[in-house]
Amino acid sequence: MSVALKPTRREEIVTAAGELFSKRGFHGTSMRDLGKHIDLRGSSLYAHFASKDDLLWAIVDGAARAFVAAADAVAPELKPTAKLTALIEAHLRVIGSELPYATVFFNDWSHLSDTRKQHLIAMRDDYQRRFADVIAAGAALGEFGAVDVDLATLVVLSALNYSYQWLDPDGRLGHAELAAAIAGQLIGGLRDPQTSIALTPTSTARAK
Amino acid sequence: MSVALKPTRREEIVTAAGELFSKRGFHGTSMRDLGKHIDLRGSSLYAHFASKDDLLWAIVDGAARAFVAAADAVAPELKPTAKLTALIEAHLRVIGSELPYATVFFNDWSHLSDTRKQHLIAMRDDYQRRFADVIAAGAALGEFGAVDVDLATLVVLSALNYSYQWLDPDGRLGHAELAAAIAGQLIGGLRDPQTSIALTPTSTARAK
DNA sequence: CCTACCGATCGGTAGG
DNA sequence: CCTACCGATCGGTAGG
Repeated sequence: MSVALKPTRREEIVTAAGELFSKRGFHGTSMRDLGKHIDLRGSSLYAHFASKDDLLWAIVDGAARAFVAAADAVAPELKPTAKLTALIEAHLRVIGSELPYATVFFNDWSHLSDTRKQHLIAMRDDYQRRFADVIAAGAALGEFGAVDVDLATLVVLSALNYSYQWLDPDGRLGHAELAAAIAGQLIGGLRDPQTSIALTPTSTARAK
Repeated sequence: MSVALKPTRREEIVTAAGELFSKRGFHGTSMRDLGKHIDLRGSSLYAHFASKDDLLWAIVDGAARAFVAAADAVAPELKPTAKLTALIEAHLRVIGSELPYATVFFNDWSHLSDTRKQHLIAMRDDYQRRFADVIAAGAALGEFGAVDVDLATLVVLSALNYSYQWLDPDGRLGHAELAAAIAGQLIGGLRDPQTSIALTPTSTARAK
C-alpha cells in the first residue's frame, strides 16, 4: 500500500530481491549478493528476514495477494463474457505492473518450504476457480460453447501466466489494447471451439 | 534415438539430471546430489561432462531439437487450420512425453551461459516463426480472422508452453483428446476473435 | 571412475 | 546493522 515515498528498509530488500531472483533465480542469488545491491552485509539481512525462505515468501505471497485483490475488484454482477474479460485484464495488469515479482512467483514458487507451497497451491486453486466458475456460467448461458470447463480454464490461465516471459510494459501496444486483444482471442476460443480435425499420424518416433 | 535398451552412462546422467533439475531447479541441484542418484561420485561426472553448464545444455538443447523435429514432421502441404492443429499436437506431444526435460527447458534455460542462451533464443525465434507463418497464412486465406499475428502467436504458444506445469501423461484425458480440445480452443480464438468490450475502469490502485 | 583436495561461497548465528 | 565466525557445501581439478 505505502509504496511511493520513503520505502522502508524491508521494502527496499524485497524490491531488490525481486529483481535479483527474477534475473538469476532464487537459488542462483545469495544473501550476500542481495546485500551488495543495497549496501548492506548479507548477515544484516537477517535483522529483517529470519531466513531466505521468508524473503521468497514475502515476494510470492505478495504476488498471490495482488492477483486475488485484482480479481476481487472485478464487478461481480457482470455477465460471463464481460466478467471474464475483466478477470483477464486484471490478471495481465498484475503481471505487467509487477513483472519481477510475477517472474519470481512463476519461476520459484516451487522452491518454497513445503508448508508454504501447500498454502500457495490452495490459494491458486481458489483463484483458478473464479475463472472456472465464470467459464461454466458462460457455457450454461450459451455465451460460450460446451467446453470442458477445467481444461478450458487451464488453457486460458496458461496463456495468461506464461505472458510474464514476454510482456513488455514499454512495448508496441499499451496495456489496454494488449489485454483487449488477448481477451478477445481467448474468449473467441471459448465461444466457438473448433471440433477436432482428424490428426494425421505424424511421426510416432519419440524425439529423443 | 537409441533410448530403449542399455542406456549409456552419459544418457543415464542426462536422465537423472532431467529429473533432479526439474524437481529442485538447476541451481538447487549439486553435482554431488546428482552423482548419488546413479551411484557415482560427483567428481566422476566430470569424466562425462566438462561442466555443469554442459550438462544443462545437453538437456535444453535436446528439448529444443525435439520441438523442432516434431514440427518438421508436420506435413507442409496442409492448409492453415489443419497445419496449426498438427503443430499444436506435436508441441504438446513433446512436452508430455519428455516432461522432466520440458520442465528444465522452460524453467532453467535462462541459467545457461550467455553464448548458449543466444543460440537458444535464435532457435526459439525460428520455431516461433513456423507458428506465426501458419497463422498469417490462415488470416490471408480467411480461415482465421484479422488478428495481430505476432501477438496471436505468443498467446497460442504461451498456452502450450505453460502446460508443462499441469500436463499429466496419466491424466483423465488421453493425449489425442487433450491435444484436440486444446487445439480446438486455440484455433477457435483465431477464427473468431471477439472485439473488445469496453473495460470498466476497475481498481486503478496498484496491487502492491 | 575414485580419492583427495582446491579456493570460494553458502545460509545462518553470536555478540555486540 | 556490523564484525567475526560456524559447519556445510559448492563447482571443479590433479593424479592416478
